Amino acid sequence: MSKLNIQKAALSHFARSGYEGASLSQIADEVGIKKPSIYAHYKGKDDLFLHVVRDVFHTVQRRILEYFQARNGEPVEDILNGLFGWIRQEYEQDDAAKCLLRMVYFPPDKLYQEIADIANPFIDGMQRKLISYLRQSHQVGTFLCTDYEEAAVAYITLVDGAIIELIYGGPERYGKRVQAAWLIYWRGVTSQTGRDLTS
Amino acid sequence: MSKLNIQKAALSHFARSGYEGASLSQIADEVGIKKPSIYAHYKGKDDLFLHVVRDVFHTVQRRILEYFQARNGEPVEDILNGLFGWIRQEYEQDDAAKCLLRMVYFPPDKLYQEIADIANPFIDGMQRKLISYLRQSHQVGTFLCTDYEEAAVAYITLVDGAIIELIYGGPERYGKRVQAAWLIYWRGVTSQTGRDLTS
DNA sequence: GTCTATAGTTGGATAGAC
DNA sequence: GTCTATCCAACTATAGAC
Repeated sequence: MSKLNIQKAALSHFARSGYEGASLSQIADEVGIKKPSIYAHYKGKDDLFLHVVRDVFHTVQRRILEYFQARNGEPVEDILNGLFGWIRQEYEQDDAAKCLLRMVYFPPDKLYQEIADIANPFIDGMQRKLISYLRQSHQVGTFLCTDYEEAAVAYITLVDGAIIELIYGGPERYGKRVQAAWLIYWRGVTSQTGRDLTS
Repeated sequence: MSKLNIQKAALSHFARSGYEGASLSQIADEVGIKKPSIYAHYKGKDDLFLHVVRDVFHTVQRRILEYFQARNGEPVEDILNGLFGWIRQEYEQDDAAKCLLRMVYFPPDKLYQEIADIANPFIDGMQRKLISYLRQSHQVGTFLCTDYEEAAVAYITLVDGAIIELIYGGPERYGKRVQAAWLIYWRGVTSQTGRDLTS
């Protein structure tokens, strides 16, 4: 019972302050217990941290797949474009996404390898899922581009760049960035290839 | 003399470990002095940190402008696309870019406002410069898209998304991502607008 | 499982000799 | 300017009573 509360409080602190910035005292305070009680559930700070990180990656992965399943059958354009709005909601609602990003981009020195072993399969899996999704959509005629991997990689780049603005600039700037980037991306993906309009 | 060495060592540590993760002892060790000697040059950790951050932003800004000036006159496509290669070199060479990103995306709690006051003018300035550059290029016929702000914002999104992969995935994955994202971006920017190719 | 008490370490910061 | 010595606060972690 307390174990789950500890993990939730820890997530919030790790997401906001990072591994080094978070302290077990503050986490215990938020749960309403004393610091040594944490050691009845976790071996130490590292153990608690890695439990949180693993849970965060599993949660985010599950939620993304749920999004795609929930909107299955809709046009690819709506689903891919709609994901940006979904991301904003997720990011504002809980700390899992923020924590995940922080761990992926700036993991604590001493746990770099452990986190990489968690993050790499997550990222590769997401990219594979997206490519196979685009290929499947192309077969049913809802997606024009034929180079799925290129379209998928470019899309993920868009998502990453947008999230960066969500973290730093906030929801409003995020919205403007998404609008501009998506419009050009979709135009680039749906235009006929082989044309060379460069001056 | 020592002041500059301290700042260089501090930059390296802040870039790798962040504000909380870096310690004055380690910084002093790298310089070859004792910890209290730092206080002869800086008021404390915060003071040293903010000096490093300010220097990092000024340096990066200056170097970006130098890049655009050095390639002035070349086609927009080459300059914008070439910036990705330039970024990779910069990022590998020194820690300034990495430190800058870390501070923008995950600033330390207690110095959030101070860092925002440094980062916001930098980002806004870069965006304004890019927009005016695209407008100027359009007048000389080297750039097709007429919505400069849209093209600029989308381009910056691309850069951010690519840098994320540079931090995490390394140069090889960065290269693949840039290739895919740039191709689609440039196609989207140079295609005629108004066409609706969505299924 | 949770507590009090405390060990042991490290952090930032200061005083004062040289 | 740099050092030694030191202070104080905060941290992780453990021992042992209940």
